[in-house]
Amino acid sequence: MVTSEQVARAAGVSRTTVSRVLNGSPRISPAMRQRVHEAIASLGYEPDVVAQSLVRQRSRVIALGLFPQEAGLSLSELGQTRHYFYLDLLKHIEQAAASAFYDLLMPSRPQNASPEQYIRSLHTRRVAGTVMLGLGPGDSRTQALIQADIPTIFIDSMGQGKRATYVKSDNADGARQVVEHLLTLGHRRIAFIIGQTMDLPGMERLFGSQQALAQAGLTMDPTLVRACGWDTDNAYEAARTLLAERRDFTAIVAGSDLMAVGILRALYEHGLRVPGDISVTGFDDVDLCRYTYPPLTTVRQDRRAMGEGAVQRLLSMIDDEEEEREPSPLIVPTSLVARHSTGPVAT
Amino acid sequence: MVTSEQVARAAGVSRTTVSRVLNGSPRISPAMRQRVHEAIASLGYEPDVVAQSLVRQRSRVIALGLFPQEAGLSLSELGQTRHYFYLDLLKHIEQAAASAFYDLLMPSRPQNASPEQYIRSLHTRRVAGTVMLGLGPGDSRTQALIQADIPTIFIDSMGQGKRATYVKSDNADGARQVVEHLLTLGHRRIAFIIGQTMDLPGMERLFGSQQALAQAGLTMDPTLVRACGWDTDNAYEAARTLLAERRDFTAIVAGSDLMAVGILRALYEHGLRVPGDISVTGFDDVDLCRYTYPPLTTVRQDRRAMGEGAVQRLLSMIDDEEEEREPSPLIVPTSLVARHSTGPVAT
DNA sequence: CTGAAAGCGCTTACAG
DNA sequence: CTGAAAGCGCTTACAG
Repeated sequence: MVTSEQVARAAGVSRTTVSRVLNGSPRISPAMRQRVHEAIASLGYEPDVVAQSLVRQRSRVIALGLFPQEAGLSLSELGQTRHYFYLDLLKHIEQAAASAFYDLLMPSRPQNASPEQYIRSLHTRRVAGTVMLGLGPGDSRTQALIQADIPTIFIDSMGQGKRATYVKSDNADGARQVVEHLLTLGHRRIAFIIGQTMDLPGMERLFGSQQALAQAGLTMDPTLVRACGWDTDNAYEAARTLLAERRDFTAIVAGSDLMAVGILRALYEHGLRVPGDISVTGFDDVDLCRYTYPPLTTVRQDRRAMGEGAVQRLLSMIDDEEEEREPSPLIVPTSLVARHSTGPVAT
Repeated sequence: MVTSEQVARAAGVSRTTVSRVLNGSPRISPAMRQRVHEAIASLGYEPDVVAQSLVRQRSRVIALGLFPQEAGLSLSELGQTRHYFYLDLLKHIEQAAASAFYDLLMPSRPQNASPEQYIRSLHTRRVAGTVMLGLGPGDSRTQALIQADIPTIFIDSMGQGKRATYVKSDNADGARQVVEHLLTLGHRRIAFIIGQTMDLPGMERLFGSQQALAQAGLTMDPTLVRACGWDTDNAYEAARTLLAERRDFTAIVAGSDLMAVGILRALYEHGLRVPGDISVTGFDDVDLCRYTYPPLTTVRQDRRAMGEGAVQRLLSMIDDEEEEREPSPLIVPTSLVARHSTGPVAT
């Protein structure tokens, strides 16, 4: 490894000057700057980020924290069907972070770490900030991060502090749109197979659905609402159970696209046609929607706006040492994408 | 942040002793050890990993490098359907790394970085080693990593050196199994819609298929082989084209499960039944296979063995300073999983 | 505009 | 078995 010492020697200056040139200090003569840049180029020098992190007391790294704490690992969760959407979101987070020259880190956290240990592990790595994806409502890391004053963006869970805020889709409005779509098609008895009501997206989507029904003078039939968990097979099982019990509904609203995949399968096994017999809707608009039978009507979440907005807010919290004003949350609009899994109610 | 200085003061010893206790040095009296541990616990001390990295000249971080260089970003690629399998593999890599207290890093690499820049960026971050997933055969990073002597595991591409080796499935044998399965069911005219022949998995799978056909006294009809790329919609388009041209085949072997999803869709749109009219097979055995119509016959890749084997090999390269013997590649066995997308050839 | 010196928080020969 | 001192590769007041 080439060090700044060697560059200094080659350019006939001090390490101080090399450092100043690198960090764009204004008080450097053009000639000097030129000389140093030449030495850097010819030696192929690149500053040691570890040493920089030590002296600056901060590394150019953003830690990722994913999903309920109990799950333990982070990436390991992404393979589950329920998280395909988050994967897509992560892509935009990475792109935005890379543009600002930040690395993304998946810290190897001990299995049953306490909130204090978690914070310490972030401090010890000198991370600049964190992005927390899909934490549960009672996750102990939320308060710990806020109190520790570590710049943090929560995605799909709430959290607000001097250096923390959150980003989410307008879930309620998305659910409202999809239910109105079904109402327009003449559906009146609608079943809801949803993920969970205790987390933010689940709760908001259910709320939006209720609103849409209410505006049409309808009420939600609690016996047609099944909160089963977010995975494909959770939804598959829930749909099977529902179908075994009754058939007095003409549409199923799923909590997510991947849940809809499981529901479509259950309907198929029961010999029901979509949308001929039953209409089905998803939520998220993942790529796969175009390849289901039939292509899925769903609600699009704008991952780009979410990911870029999250990183932009995070970076400004990191750079904003004065912490004058509290950051504000970002609510991203959603939009209905009508494909072929919904149709007029059977006459 | 609590420092080792404070711990030393609290325990009435030197920083040297604190460091020795932490690193399990043998020449420390039990009483001393005890005293230091108490101070550590009561102060909630955790060593600064950045400072450790600087002095040890190596951080406890494994860098991830994913997919062809041109793609640029790493996570961003995982959202594409063709990489769902790798995501699942990554989960086991993360788990194995975490057990050894290594973090995973996605370095923010400049867009068109040269191999030299890439190596420098790893050196500057003092990464302990790298795991490279699915590099193309001509990827310039391969030779650069080998020559730079950075401990590296290539997954699904080849690369061998004093501190580098590779891990892959026995793709050829998997392909052989699936083709033999079709032959047993009476299929003789089989189409192949595959990803690419230039990368390792694509090449090996095609080779295995040819072998199986040859053993049955058959030859592969080149006009029935379509190398279209690894994504779901690539396969969908290739299947549509093929079906528009001809129907003189009774089975389609797909390069991956997600490709099979696209093929199933094309067959459905052409009014063909699976497996009644045409049998279809996948490769990988991702979760989704159980939810296709019909559930997909495929070849299982053992991601756990691949992921754990990769990390275990990497760690031993990292720890093995003497570099006596070259590491050896790991070839993981594959197995046929017969579901319902294959059946006897129509009579 | 430039440099000598101190310091970030650790580890590790070198002495004792 | 224990500690004082040097050093990892940077940055940044402090002087000039």
